[in-house]
Amino acid sequence: MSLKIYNTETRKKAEFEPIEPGKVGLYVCGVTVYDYCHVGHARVMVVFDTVVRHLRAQGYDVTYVRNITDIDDKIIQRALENKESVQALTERFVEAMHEDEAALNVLRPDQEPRATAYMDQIEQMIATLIEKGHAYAADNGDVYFHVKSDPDYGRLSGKTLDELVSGSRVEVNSAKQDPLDFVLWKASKPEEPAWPSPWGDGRPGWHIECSAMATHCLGKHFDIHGGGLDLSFPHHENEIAQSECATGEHYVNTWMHCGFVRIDDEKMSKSLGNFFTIREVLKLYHPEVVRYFLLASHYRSPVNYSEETLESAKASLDRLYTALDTVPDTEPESGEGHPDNGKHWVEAFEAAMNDDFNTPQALAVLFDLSKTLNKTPSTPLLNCLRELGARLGLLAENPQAFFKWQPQACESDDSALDEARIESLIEERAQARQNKDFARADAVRDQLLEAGIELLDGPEGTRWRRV
RNA sequence: GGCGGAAUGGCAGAGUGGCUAUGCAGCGGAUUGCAAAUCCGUGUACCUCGGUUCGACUCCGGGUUCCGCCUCCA
Repeated sequence: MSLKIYNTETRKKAEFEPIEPGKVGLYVCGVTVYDYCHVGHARVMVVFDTVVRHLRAQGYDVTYVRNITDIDDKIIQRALENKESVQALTERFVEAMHEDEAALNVLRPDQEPRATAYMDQIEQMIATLIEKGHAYAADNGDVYFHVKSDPDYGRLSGKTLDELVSGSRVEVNSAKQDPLDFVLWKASKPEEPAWPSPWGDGRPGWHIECSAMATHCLGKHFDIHGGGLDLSFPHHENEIAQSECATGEHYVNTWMHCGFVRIDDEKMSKSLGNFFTIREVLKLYHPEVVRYFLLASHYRSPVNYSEETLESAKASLDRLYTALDTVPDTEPESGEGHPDNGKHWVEAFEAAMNDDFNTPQALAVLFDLSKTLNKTPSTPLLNCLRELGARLGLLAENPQAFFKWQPQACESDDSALDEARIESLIEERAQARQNKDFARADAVRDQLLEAGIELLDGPEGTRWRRV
């Protein structure tokens, strides 16, 4: 089955054809580590994790590279504010990022190159650009890329040089030969972290690190480059310019950008200050609920973060887990299964994912499968649901554990009931029911419901879940 | 100002030139001691105005509104 991917550069979906058959080189722009990751970062992590899972399920040998920007102006400034070293700061937030993505069931990339470990490659690329007449060292010690030396500039964002020139927001910097030029190497001030270079001590500009790391890890020409939509211009545009001018080769075949997470219909971003960190959100919602929320919309569409949309994600996931709970884990085989053991759903699922990673459609297949499973419980179908869920990084929990999960904030709440207390009340109710004391039984049900516990009487006894 | 994207039922959210998306919520029924869950059935949807077409929510054009990028941002 063929995979189609929307390419930001052509603004069209196109058949994906790997450069080397069976292999995929994927580079995704990671985070600048000076603060905790927010839900917008989570989206990039989850989306590309899901992309990688699907590519691998389709048999591709994927090399997934996601960089870490561990040197830049904001990092320096934050370290200064915190009175800690740049290295201590970045280590702290790299570790936090790894915790966050592990919580979201995001598999680690194959390589996580850091800018500070690539100074040689960066320097080499800048030197090549100067040599080829695409860059110049300015009087102030900075090195700039000369945008007008690249006739192809603007290909990704669809901007022309003229449009950019007339843009009112292009900053004028006296050291630049042209206002459009962007910095490749930034001269350091006395107290700032610095690396030696032929152009003086300094640090790399933001864009060049990705060009250096991506071409080093995946080659001068690779399959897919991704990131948040806000990186398409200028970051990715500049990456293309630098890379292609330096290597003389086509840089990337397919550009993938995921849409923004919004709050109140406004982009969630650090500069607006309207962001929730992943760890804040995970105090309120089960990690799979957050992951489901991010996959319930197509990756290119905006998603609105709100209590309502997260609660809705939870309700949907409840349904899938309910279906997953139709056959007890302990039973090795049960039910007559389905004639094709789930092949029909696997095909529908893959068709959805092959259409530009249409996760909402893929989830619809899971609901369809769940309905069948609810009607005719069977172990093979249950395994199929689990397997397809796993391809989205979902349904990894034991259903009972999922239903009993409660927000961290409630754990310390005295009014919340602990599991032992719940079990004992259920036992009390069971006794009352046996004695036909339904008034008492219902009183217990109401009491538990008030505490957010819902009871489900089944053939094997009473189960409970938090609502 | 320039460029790009989007407008789908109560909410979220796919998709298609004529055929049920899906989930939640609602309504009716089955089931249940009562419930929940589950199953069956069910309703008002495709921003607006034109055009193409036997037929458009789906294609084309105008309009309106919203969002994003053009500066750091995932």
